Amino acid sequence: MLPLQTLREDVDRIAEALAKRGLDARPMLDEILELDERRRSLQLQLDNTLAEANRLSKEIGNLFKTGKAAEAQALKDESARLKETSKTLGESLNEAAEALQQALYQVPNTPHESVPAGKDATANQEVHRSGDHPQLGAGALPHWELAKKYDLIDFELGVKITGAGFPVYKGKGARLQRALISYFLDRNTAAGYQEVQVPHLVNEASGYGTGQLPDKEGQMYEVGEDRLYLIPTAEVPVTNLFRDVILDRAELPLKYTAYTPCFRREAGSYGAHVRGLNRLHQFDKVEIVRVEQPEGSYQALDEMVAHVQSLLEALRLPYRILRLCGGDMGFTSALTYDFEVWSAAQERWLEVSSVSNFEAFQANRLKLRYRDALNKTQLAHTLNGSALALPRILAGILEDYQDETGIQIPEVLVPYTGFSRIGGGD
RNA sequence: GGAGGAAUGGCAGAGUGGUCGAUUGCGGCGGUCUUGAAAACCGUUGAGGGUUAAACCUCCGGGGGUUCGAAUCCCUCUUCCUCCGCCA
Repeated sequence: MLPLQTLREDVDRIAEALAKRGLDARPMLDEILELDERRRSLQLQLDNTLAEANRLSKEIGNLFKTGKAAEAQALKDESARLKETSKTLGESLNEAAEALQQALYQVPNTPHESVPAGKDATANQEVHRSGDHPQLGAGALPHWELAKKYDLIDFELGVKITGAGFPVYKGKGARLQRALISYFLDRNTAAGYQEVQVPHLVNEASGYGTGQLPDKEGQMYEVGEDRLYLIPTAEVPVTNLFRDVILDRAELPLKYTAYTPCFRREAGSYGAHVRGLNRLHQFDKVEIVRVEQPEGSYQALDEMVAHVQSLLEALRLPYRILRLCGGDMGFTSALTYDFEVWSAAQERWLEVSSVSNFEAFQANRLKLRYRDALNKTQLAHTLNGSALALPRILAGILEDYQDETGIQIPEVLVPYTGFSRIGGGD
């Protein structure tokens, strides 16, 4: 949610920035300003009414104390009338405030100046591409075939237990996955991110805090009975750690990393592109989250990008980095870099990380503030990124590291897996 | 699951119908003193709305109610604590 303050001060710039998302926000923004105007005018009327009522109450109290109960009665009547007025005003005010809130929820974050305009993925900018692409011989297999051949992942078994998109990892497949989680957590920790373990179900307030609600409830699994949601990403519980918090400047930046499973309904996406590990309802991800002062948030974003890049370099997977265009960016983001790994057997790019700066958009909903140099409370900036999402990394490793007789394990993972090869041909 | 108790400012902890956004202590910040620091003393110190600035309004876990007036009384929800039961 955009801070109302900046909206009041800078509508033109905001409308202009939102145009990059292919959105004509002007009517929406004008309506918000009108609702805000209305809200404030009602607030003023209510405040004045309450002030008068407060004054009367004190007077009545004094009259009673000095034994002039008779005089008090007239004031009581007046007070009752004010109460009626304030009740009506209060209702109107609530309506106006609610309408304003709803309207504000509809406005996505303003893209950063470096974000290219565009309405879909074709307008994304490739900002980096790694050098080496493995050349696979004829007979190279996609990862779902490899998973079957070496008995690493059983998709059908998952269908039996739960449904499509809930794979069962087995043997070296399971071990490789655990190795990746440990490796990522260790690297993130070494880079100064504190490891946390967080709940995998969150309440409604948390969903609103990071912006999954009210717009994207369809994406989350809901546990109806208790009004809880299975997390679609660790971003939700980790960022909400700081909901309703006022931090000291000295505490910033905050850097956290968490491994969690992620649950996504992914309604309506079926077909060849979702085969195997390409798109799942449950998958594992290691996330990094930062809370920053506004001045430092873009440098932080750069650091996160460099860090994720170093993970992919270490795994020696071919990758590229995209700067997402306005239309392809998430609702809450101001600037997003996507990382994609080249899947040699499928001959396509697979998204393995998304690193974003949300500026004050989430912080505004979260009421995540800090005291600036003048000791004034200000909204902090939040950022997060995957470091990394597991399934497609696993897919990339299986496909890109395969040879005729098996799959080589990336060197940095061997201490974690305890084996250096899947299949034969040592 | 059953029975009791509790929720107040960064923390501790007063406050059971009126001038209480709230006594006090600790902590924080500023100052006096000091070569410097500590101690002592003085001052200051919640959040949001609103205003050029003020005035003013709201907030004592959340929501609702009683009353001219609620931190204080009533209802309800949530959370925590104690005891009992159950349990990895």
